[in-house]
Amino acid sequence: MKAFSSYQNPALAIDLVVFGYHEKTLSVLLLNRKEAPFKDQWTLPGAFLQMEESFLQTCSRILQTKLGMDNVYLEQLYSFDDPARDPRGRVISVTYYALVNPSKFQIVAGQMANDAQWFNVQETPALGFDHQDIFDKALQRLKAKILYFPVGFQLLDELFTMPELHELYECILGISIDRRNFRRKILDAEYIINTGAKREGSQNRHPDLYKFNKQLKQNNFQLNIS
Amino acid sequence: MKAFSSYQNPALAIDLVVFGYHEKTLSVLLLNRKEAPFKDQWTLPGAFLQMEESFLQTCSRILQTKLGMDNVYLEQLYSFDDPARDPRGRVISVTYYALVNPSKFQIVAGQMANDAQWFNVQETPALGFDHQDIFDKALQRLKAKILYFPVGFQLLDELFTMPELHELYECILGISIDRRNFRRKILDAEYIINTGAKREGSQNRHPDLYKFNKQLKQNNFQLNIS
DNA sequence: CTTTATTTGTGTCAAAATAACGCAAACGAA
DNA sequence: TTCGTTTGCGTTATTTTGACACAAATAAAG
Repeated sequence: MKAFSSYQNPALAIDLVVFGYHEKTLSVLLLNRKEAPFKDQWTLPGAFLQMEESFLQTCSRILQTKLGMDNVYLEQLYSFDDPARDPRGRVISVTYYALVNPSKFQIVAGQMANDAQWFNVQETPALGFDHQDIFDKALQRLKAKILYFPVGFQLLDELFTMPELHELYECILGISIDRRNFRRKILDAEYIINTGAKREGSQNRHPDLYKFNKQLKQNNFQLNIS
Repeated sequence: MKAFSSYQNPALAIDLVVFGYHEKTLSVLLLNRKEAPFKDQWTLPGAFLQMEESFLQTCSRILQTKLGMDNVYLEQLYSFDDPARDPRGRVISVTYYALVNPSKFQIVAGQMANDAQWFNVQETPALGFDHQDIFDKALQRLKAKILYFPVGFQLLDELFTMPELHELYECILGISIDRRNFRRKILDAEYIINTGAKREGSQNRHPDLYKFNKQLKQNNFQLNIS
C-alpha cells in the first residue's frame, strides 16, 4: 500500500477546548507555552496522537497529565487541516470540547506549559496556531447544543438548583430568559426524556435540587428558546 | 519536535458519503474494491491525504478522478479513529458527505474499483472497513440538517417545483408531511432568508419553478417538521 | 424572634405557531 | 368537453410560547 511506504503522513494532534463554569462565568482553559513555536503565548491544551491510541485515550492523557482531570464530558468537534496551521510542518488537528466542573479539579501546569489558567470566554487572549478558530467553533457548538441536548448540567454539580441551571443558560447564550418559562421548558423536556409522555399541568412535585439522568436516552430534548 | 522525528504518524484517509436523489429515491454511491483488503466488497469512495493537500482538495480529487464529478456541496462529517478499522494498519479517516444531482454526472469506475454504483439508502449491501458506521452517521446528519438548513435543494436541479422538494423531504425523512403546510414553511423560511422580514399573508405570487439563493446567508431556516 | 425584602415555585392568559383540512384553479387523460 | 388528479391558496382548531400576576419560601434586617 502506497500510504504505508512511499507516502509521508501528516502529524496528527488532538486539541481540546475545555469549558468550565463557575460563579456565573463560562471559562476556557488555556496553557501558556514553554517552547517554540508560539513560546509564551496562550494555546489550547493538546498532544500528538500516539500510534496505538484512540482519540478519546489521547484526550484522557491530555486531561490527566496536564490538567489532572478525567472522566468528563467529551464530544468531537471538528478536524482542522490548514496546511499552514503549524509552522513546524503539516499537522492535522482533531478537536474535542470538554465540559467540566472547575470546582472539582485542581489545575496543574504540565511539562509543556508554564501556566494553565481559566479565562472568561469573553476575555480570551490572542491564541497561537489556529486555536482561535477552534475555540470559536467550540463555543458556537456549545451554544447550539444546549438548546437540543441536555449537556448544560455537565458544567454543574451533580445536584443543582433550577436558578443555577437558569443562570448557566443565560450566561452561555448571552441572553436573558424568562425564569418561569425556562423552568417549565426544562421540566417538560426532562419529563419527556424520563417517561416518554408529555407533561400535563403540574403532574409532579419538584425537589429543591435537580439531577439529570445521564443514562436514559436523551432525545426529544428541545428547549425552543429564542 | 517528537512528532516530526521519532513518532510514527498514522495514515490519514478521506472517505466520502456521496448522496444522490433521483426518482423519489435517496441513493449513496459505493465502489466495489478491486484490491485487498475487502476485495470485491462495497465501500465508500476514499483516498489518502497527500502531504500538501487540504481536506477539500482530497475530496475534489476523489470526486474528480474516481467519479468524474466536482463542484458539489460538501460538509465535514466526523473523524473515525478505531485502531482496528483498517486491517493494513493504523488509518484515521476524516469523512465528508456530499450532495449531488445524479442526473448531472456520469459515473466512472476508477482504478481502485471494479464498479461504482448508486444504492438506495434503504438497501445498501454490507460495507467494508467501518464504512457502515460512517454511512449511518452521514444519513443521520443529513436528516437533521435539512430541518434547519436549506441543503435539500442541492440534490435537485437548480430549478425545481414545490412537489419535487416536498417529495425529497418525505423521502429523506421517511415520514409523510402535509403538502400544504410544507409549502407554507418553505416559503416562509425562504422569505425570511431573502428579506429578513416575516412573511404575512400571501405577499408574493409564486412561480411554478423555485430556486434557492445559495449566496445569501442561510440562517433562520427552521422548518419545525415533526 | 418578628418584620421586611428578595428569591423561588406555580398558574393564568393572550399571542403566536402549528396541524388539519376545505376548496378551487390548473393540468392530463379519456 | 368531461372527469380524475394534482397543485396552489386559504381558514379554523389546537398547541405552544411569551409575558406576567401572585403566593410560598427563603434570606436579611431590626
